[in-house]
Amino acid sequence: MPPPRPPAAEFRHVDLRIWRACAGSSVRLPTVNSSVYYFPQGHVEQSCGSAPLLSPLVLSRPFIPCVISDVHCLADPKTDEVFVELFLVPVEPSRLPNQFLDINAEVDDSDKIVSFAKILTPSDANNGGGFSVPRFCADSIFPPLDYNAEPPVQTLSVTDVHGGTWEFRHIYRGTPRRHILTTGWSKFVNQKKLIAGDSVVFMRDGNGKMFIGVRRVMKKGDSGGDSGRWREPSDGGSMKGEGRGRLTAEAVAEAAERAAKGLPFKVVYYPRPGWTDFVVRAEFVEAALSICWTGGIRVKMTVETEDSSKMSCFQGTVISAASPDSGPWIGSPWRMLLVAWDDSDVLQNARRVSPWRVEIASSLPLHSSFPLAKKSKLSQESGLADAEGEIFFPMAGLTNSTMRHMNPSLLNYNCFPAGMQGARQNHFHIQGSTNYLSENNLMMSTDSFSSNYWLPKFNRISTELNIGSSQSDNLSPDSQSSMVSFGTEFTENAGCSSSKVGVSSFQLFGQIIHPVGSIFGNVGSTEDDTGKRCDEATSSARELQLSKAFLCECIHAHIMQMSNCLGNLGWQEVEPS
Amino acid sequence: MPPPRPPAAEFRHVDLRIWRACAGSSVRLPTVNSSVYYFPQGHVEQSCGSAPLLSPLVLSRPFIPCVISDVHCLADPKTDEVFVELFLVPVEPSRLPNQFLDINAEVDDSDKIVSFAKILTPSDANNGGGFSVPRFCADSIFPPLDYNAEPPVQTLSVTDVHGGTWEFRHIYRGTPRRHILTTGWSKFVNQKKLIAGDSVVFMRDGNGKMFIGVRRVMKKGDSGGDSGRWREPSDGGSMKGEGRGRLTAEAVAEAAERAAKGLPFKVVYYPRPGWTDFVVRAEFVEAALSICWTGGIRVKMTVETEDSSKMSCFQGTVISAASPDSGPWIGSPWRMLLVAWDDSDVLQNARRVSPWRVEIASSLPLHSSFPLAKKSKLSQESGLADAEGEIFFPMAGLTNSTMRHMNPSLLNYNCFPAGMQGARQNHFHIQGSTNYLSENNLMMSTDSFSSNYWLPKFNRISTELNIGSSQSDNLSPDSQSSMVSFGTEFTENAGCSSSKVGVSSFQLFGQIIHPVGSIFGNVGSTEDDTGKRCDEATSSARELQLSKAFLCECIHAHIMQMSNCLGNLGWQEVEPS
DNA sequence: TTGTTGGCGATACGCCGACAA
DNA sequence: TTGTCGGCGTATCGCCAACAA
Repeated sequence: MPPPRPPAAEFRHVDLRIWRACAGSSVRLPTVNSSVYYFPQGHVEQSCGSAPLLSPLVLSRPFIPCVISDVHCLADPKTDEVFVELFLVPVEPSRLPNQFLDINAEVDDSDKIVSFAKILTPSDANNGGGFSVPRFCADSIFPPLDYNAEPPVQTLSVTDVHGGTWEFRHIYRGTPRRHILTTGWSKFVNQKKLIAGDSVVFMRDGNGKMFIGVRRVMKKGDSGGDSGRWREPSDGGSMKGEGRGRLTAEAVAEAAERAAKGLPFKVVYYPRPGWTDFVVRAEFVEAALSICWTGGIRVKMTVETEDSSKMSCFQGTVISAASPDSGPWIGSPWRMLLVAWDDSDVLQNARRVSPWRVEIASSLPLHSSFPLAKKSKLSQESGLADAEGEIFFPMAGLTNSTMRHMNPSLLNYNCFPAGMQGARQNHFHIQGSTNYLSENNLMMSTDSFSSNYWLPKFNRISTELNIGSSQSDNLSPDSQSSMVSFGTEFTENAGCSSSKVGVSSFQLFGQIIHPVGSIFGNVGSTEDDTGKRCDEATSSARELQLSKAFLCECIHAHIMQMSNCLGNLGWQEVEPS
Repeated sequence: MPPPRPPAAEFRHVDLRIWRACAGSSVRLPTVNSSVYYFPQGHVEQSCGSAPLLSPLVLSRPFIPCVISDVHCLADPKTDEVFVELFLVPVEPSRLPNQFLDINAEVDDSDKIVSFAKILTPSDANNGGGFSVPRFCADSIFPPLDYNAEPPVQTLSVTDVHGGTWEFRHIYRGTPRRHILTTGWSKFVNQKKLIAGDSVVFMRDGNGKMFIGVRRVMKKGDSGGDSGRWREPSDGGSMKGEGRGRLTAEAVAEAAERAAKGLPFKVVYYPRPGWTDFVVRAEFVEAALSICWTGGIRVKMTVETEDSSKMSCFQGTVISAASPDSGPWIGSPWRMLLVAWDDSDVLQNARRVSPWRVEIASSLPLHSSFPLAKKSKLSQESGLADAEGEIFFPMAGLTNSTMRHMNPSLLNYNCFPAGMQGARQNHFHIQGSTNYLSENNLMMSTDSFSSNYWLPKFNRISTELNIGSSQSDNLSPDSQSSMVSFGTEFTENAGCSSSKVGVSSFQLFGQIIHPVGSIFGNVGSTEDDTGKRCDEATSSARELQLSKAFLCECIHAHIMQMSNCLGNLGWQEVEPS
């Protein structure tokens, strides 16, 4: 799936202005060459059917910095829904172009599109074949009607997103007078399989040419498969696997895997009310994560009303702000905020939001939701990538100058053949007797992990430990502000040459680091810079005042995660010999 | 497109007995591991849209011996038509397994399917929603009807090829009494988009369970694209590119190219009345080509009637038997027979048939259609691959023992940089001053060809000349029985290593060789056996009594063809310098 | 201003026997 | 035996104003 692919023959490129009107005004399209973050979690949310099976590598990288290499604005040939194909190229965090060039590239094209969306009532969709035209729509979109005629009537020629034309008889009649579409309307409803709750979007360009688009309701339980209205009546056939609109679990998994491996990938995004972007402009993410999110923060969120006629603004209070500190998606900021919305009726299915979706309404903190946390000084600098590009995310509680002092060290697990040396080919015993030795003689060992794996394919793993510490506060060891990230590298050794096969990394942070700080780039260890980091390790270690108990826990957690990884990779746990 | 691919998720495997009944009893399915010949010409005939663009390599290999690696019997989800995916692996002629194991593998499965096909009349397809059931169908397929009831009526539950069930009300009424399907029938017609001329196949298995299949008429001018009945009314949209039923030109071209290169490939075959198999069992082809076809031979051909109720047998006279002796598909036996059918009304679009489609009805030759030909002794041996596997096709007029004396010689064109040495990189001047020197001092030069080509990719061509001769007849030089085949090899020389890129070969035969003899395997020259052949060339040349004029013509023709090939390959003719 | 309802005319659907090939 | 036709009862379509929210 290389990015410079032709525009997918079965789909049709849609005029960008039409596309925007159909998608709704709140949909933001990333522009080519802009920097974004890709959140595989958000991608998974939009997949239909069974949840995609993701590798540990993917689960360890909850967000991936990318550059947009191409954007295709298309329309689903079957459902008329507009969607976008985004072609992304993962980039190293340090390579993220500091570009604010087209942040306001939403300069509207010369001749505007005026549009009006209406949700179909049951009467519009089901009965008598008529469509009640809201007066505003008739006035602003339709051509002028001769109100002197009796009755005032006209025939509209409207183009759909595929270029097909539809004729609608528009009449102004009834007592009291109202605008109605009659002849032609029910044919459109039947052909497009519209049901009550769907929306139609009427559009008019500068020349008066009219267009019509469709948005479809998402009935819950129907995550997009060929069920419900798309099923051929009384035919048990499957009719699956076509170029349908929804994201298959396979497509999501493929994109996520490629992204995690750093390969160019493609995602499909259907803009829908309530569906959150999983490809977000880098500026937005970085700005949102520069805030120290804690419980009590007042936030507001603007959402488009269902008919996209106006924007609604909701306020709420952050209940908690936490990203998982173990397991899959560790350290992910995706939906890390749990918000209690003031208007408790609506938005109840949007209690978990990502921080870039909201703005701060009032920064009055009610209470800290982290009892163990000590207040550390909060210097909310913008904190983008510094000159060396080593750290690009701001760490709450750590100033940028502090960040530069975080340096990695390297250590390896004891990974040796189980039982007798060479007793069984590729049979390894991995034990948690991980030792970390530094100049200040900090030594840890975790005896809580001991497992045997049979290694079918890989025969070397090396684990890297990156340690960062704030030296500005002189805290007691047990509450030391610290950051630890691990990466485990699986190396295949077929014949004489060895090649890196995969990297699984995750990160943990000291307790007093706010969860938002757990955002951190991939460890990205290579043989080359590992050496460099080792050299720096001594000076780094000298500065460390790590909690032994904390580090042990970190390493234990990592080993447990690695255990899961190994299991997923096909290693089989065996009895210790 | 590797052959061991899973069964293409969007299609459904069909019970083999159902598949056979739907396809028609005359359709022969090759079995796994059986030997076949693949005829790209026949494949091209079934492609829709524009003719596939084929490389010279493909055009030079009109048939390719293969082994069937897998067979998928499927049904088109849209049209309900059954089709088969054949996975083929090209093999060297010498490797063609001499297997006659499953020649009668058509052992019917334990419980038979009884079926009845009827072509839909306009009344069946269009009007009033009824279907006139032929009495035989009702008696043999439908469950017994209680004729004492007034009226006799029943509801049939019928399963289509996708497993969907349909209900039909079957009533026996009218004056005179007849069987009619009423309620449910028109829904089926509309859903399946049946039109007059299509066929439905009613089937019943041993347990009385009923099935229904569909065959569709092929309106001329509509070679399968999404036109006609499949077009959505009043929607200008394209709706193309789906997993439709027909063979796209691209798919055909891909299969043909892969086949010509010796790579495993897949073909899709829709069994249709009048569509000839392009994958034919090796035994049939070889048996058919062991016959010396000439004009005047009486032949008969059995074809299934359109409703597959019975087989019709037609007789005719071979008018001529000739395969192209130059240009594309040179030496192809595909549709090499031109037949005048006695029943001149029907079969007029089947005047050209392949020899394995017919049987000889009477071998009385009326006259020879080749005035120049001398009668050579016709030893119609079976002539399959001999021990060395060098020649696998019988040559009429050449006994097998004769064939072994045909040995190749090698010669190269003068192929040198045009103008000054190194004047332009990759700029070659190919001139027709081809010299052939042998022990009997036969020397030819053709001055009729002189062309300059700019060579964008390849930088070496070598041409091989294979000469075969019958030494049994002592004929004058001008009518010498002889066979000449050329092969030109394009070699890419990127950096230090060179690799063969493509082989274009064709064959010409002496005039008195009957055209059927022009069937010959690919030259298949490699560096290794070229040397070996050179060694044998002297003894071979000693035996030759070639017509100089004939050989000149052969070489001239080859150079002209190579000129075309070079043009197709992207060489550009330039002015001679 | 606009969603829903029921009336009601027009059309198309679909079952039927008559008739003929 | 079976293809086609016209009859005709019925279901649905689709346009409409009345009425209500």
